[in-house]
Amino acid sequence: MAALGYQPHAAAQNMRTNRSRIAGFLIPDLTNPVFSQVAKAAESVLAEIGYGLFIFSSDRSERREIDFIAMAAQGRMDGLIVSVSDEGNERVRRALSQVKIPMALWDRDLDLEADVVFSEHARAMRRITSHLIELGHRRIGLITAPTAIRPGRERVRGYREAMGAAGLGPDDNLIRCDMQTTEYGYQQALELLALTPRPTAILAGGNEILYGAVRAVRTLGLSIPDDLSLVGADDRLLSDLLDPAVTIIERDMREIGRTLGAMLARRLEGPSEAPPRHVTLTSEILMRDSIAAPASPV
Amino acid sequence: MAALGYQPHAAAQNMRTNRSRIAGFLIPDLTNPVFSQVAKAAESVLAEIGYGLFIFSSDRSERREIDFIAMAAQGRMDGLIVSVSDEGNERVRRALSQVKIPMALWDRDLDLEADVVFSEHARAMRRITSHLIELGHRRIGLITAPTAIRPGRERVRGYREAMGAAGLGPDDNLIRCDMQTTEYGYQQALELLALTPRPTAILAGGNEILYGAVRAVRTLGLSIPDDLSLVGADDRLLSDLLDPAVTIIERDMREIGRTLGAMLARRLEGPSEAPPRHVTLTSEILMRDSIAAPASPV
DNA sequence: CACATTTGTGTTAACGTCAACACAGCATTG
DNA sequence: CAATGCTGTGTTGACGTTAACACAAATGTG
Repeated sequence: MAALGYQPHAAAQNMRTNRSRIAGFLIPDLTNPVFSQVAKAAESVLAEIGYGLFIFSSDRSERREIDFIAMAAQGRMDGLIVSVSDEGNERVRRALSQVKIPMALWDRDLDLEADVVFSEHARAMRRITSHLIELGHRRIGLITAPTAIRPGRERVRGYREAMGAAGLGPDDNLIRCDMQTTEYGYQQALELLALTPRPTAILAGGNEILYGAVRAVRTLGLSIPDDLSLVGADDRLLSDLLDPAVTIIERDMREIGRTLGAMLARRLEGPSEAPPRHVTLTSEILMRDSIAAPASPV
Repeated sequence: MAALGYQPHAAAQNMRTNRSRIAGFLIPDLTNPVFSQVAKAAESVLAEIGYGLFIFSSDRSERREIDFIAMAAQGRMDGLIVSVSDEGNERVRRALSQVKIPMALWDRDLDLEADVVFSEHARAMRRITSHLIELGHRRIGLITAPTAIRPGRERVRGYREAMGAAGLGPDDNLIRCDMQTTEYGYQQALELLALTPRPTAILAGGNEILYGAVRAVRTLGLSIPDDLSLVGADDRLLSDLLDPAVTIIERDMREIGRTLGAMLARRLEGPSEAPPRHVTLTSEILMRDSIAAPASPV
């Protein structure tokens, strides 16, 4: 075999055994380090059991999501890790429900027979919001992902709970949750900082949004934390290298990826018909120098 | 067909047609935006001709690179885009030479029958080095990728040429090119800045290295550009958001990815036996405020 | 030594698809 | 109208692998 350089033909093996030894990972955007780090960790877990991981970036396009799910339905993959871009998309949900292979969902509420890994957003957001309130902040802006996905929903919920608990009536004008892009973060930070009275703190829920918010602060020439307290999320690199370093809500992306990979691996290895598992992984607050008491407390 | 929800069985199609409609992309590290951006662009080009792109991150492990190439050899992929982590690895080279499918190489010098996309590193490095010399710098440090891969080799070459042309004798102690990690950038920047006389400028060739160098500058409490001129490469985000913004050598990652994807697509579409193509894409220098004349020119 | 059990070797069929082919039905043409 | 060409439908075999099976050889047991 070795002498002749024989290589078994993968397609023939797949057809005969009805397994491809490939798992799929559907993510919104590969170039976002949040996703690529999780994907990489999941990949290495699956590699241990001889599985390849086909990582697919949908660019938040329904068409691309459905195309990828169709590939899975054609037997190209034995299992799927999924993070859809819109939980409300019924076509995508239906496509997923028709794929008869094990699935693991990441931080999405979908009514599917699948394992799920949740991140804890609300609690961290509640804690940091309460912390800002204790420092004296009253007008706190929030920019985060759409409520069409769980992270956005949970972050808004945590923020509202903390504000409500402090007797600070809900001011929907302080909440911006329509997109999770740098450009959106920039625009909404500019708008929030143009309000009167101007917010004394901004919570940037999401790494891309943080980048936009930082740029907006730069554009307006504001000083952190004197003019504005700033909190970010899910960024390891920039938040640390900025001056001052930015307080962030942080999760362990490698742990998330490993957990997703391990959950799927368990179902790929044996035909375990165990009921779906739900795991919630915590977020931590990394306190740094971008937050302080407001200059002139109301 | 639609009524019954019929899905053709991919493995059977693959076996019958001897094509998988999947291409592979071997990269060193998926979590580096340089690679994920190129991969994403290549993916979208290949998607247009109905091909999926299996992106595989080797973590610079020979074993993983060979494992992936073996998957290609088993007929799982119809084509391959490759960026190996070490051009000198003969086992990897041999494995690639035995895979009988079209290949496109990215920025690597390997003696293979394959299309190649080169980035222009030496010219940009020569120009920015000359620019620093004109500003009055004499001791200029360079930290970049190993010369075991073309980008490292070319950057060192461009730097040497500019230094030599200015009559500045080669000082190998100013050149650090062993790894391309944040930690290496940090350590080597610290070492360079501990030399006497201290370099007045540092060229950080590579995004990860730049992050480390920025951290070292922070650690030492140096001021940019007063105490040190700093030049980075391949980073869109951090270099712009730092204060002052960092001058960088920049390449269009999407163009690189699209070109790689298009080259491979051409060979996947028709059985074109055209001779291998070589394309060189330019790099640009984005002048920002991190470079200035040295405080006390020698 | 006869019988049961294990180990090893060789043969066969099936996985699902699609290209190739055969053939029937129909239209076109001289 | 016969000969020719075109369109559509139905049948068949092969892609490379592996599980299953049959059978032979070797080993173990009473």
